[in-house]
Amino acid sequence: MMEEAASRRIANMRVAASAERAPLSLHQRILADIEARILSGEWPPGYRVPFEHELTAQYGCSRMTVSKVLTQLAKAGLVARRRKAGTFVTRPHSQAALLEIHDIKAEAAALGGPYRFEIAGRRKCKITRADRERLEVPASTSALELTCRHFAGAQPFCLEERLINLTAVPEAENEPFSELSPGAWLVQRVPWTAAEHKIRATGADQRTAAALAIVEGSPCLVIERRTWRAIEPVTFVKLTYPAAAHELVARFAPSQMQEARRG
Amino acid sequence: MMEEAASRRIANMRVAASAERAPLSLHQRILADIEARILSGEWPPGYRVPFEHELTAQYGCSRMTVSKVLTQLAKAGLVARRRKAGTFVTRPHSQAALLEIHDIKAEAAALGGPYRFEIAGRRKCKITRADRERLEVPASTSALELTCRHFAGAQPFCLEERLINLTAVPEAENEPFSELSPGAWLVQRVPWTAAEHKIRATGADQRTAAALAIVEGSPCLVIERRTWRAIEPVTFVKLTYPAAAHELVARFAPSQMQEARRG
DNA sequence: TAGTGGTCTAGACCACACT
DNA sequence: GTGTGGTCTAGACCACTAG
Repeated sequence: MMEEAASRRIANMRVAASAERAPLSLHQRILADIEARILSGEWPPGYRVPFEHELTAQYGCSRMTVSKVLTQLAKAGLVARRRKAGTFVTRPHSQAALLEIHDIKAEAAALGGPYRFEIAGRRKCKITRADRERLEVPASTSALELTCRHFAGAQPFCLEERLINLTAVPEAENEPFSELSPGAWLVQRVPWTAAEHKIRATGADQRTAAALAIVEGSPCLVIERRTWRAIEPVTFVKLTYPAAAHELVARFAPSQMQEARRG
Repeated sequence: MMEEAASRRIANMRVAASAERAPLSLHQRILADIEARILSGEWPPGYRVPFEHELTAQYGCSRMTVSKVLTQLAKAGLVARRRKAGTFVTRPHSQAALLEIHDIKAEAAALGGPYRFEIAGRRKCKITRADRERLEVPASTSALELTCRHFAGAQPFCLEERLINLTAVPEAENEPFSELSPGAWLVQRVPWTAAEHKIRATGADQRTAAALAIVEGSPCLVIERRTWRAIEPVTFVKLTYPAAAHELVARFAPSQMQEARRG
């Protein structure tokens, strides 16, 4: 029957590299397949995903099954669905996170001053042993090390120290970061699939105090973020804010009750 | 037909108080109904939710529809499903959050000392105008104001200042908080459905420095959390940690890709 | 107007876990 | 064994909207 054809077809698909032994259900395999196409860039932002009836034919399954998959992808923010028009791969999203990736420019506006940033340091380097706890890549991988100061008016309000994995984002090497700050540039270019934040308070050390024009030892909020695309590390960034300059807000339900309510 | 009976039945259900005009779909109305039963305590933790075929009969709909609802509730963590046994309301969960509600006791263990806490202040009060930005309830609502210090060994590592809405949690008034700290007691007792965190760095003021046995002005991490059950505010808490004592970690995908992958 | 996604049905088969 | 949830099918009707 059709199911056998579908089984063979999907068995041949490049499914997630994770060598799990758990047999995935049909919609999980289809989900993994479409997700891989999107994350790999084979279906870039704006690409029109095949219609439900086309996927039904391609995977040899019923419409309910592909509908379930596309609905989940839409909830996850990877695609947007519009009646009569179709389903489209979305642009990389910074807004979908519960603890959002912050828009530093908007923050500066909130602080009152006109925003600007400056690249204070830049060098290409090989990942050393010490770096590896920040960016989990093999030693001697090429990386770009950036230091950037963000200003609201004349006052620096954020010090950004960043490491970009040049294996994952080779085009960063020749990017001048003149128009967009490194964070904004990456967000527009690289779809990330996982992030880890560490947040703590600290007293400014001498170098940080100098960069932020504050007194040494004064309280700062430090956000360290590691970002992955699929299983590949993309970037590590340490953002240091003087205590007065920044506040994080996160609002959420215990799990996905909001999203469940939408669906 | 059956659909008409179902429509009438569900139209008469106490659906969420939100007077939205958007017509909810069938599974959304059923979801809201079951969620309300759980959150109200009508179906307490451990309660066995009716089997799918029973809900099918009660709501006059197909099994696919109730299955979708129960699957969503399971993803949200409100129920757990076991083959052959049935579907059961879960205990209030602290672990499901992406930015989890912290287990202060476990933190103390990590810092090396034996954990203890002490209630340093307690009074029943009426909500004043100033309180209302912390706990969004009508003025003159009764609340319990608690101050609590958490110790790792001899060293205080967290100052907790809390306001509990006694309308939402009347049994808090006579709770001595001798065994469980206020946070642990609330987590075990009250299923929360939404929380808002504000996180910032600050210098310790005189009172805080005294309570934490640190130098005035030294950096601290401050977490303010407001918690709701459905639309009712439950508690406000301000947690102040000396910079060295605490670090927040949050790891997540841009939206619900992990959960989508599970489903 | 025509075609898309959104929803729902009434079946079915299966794996699993409780008895 | 037996009944539960987990999954899938092959239809159907509807609302919305792009062309």
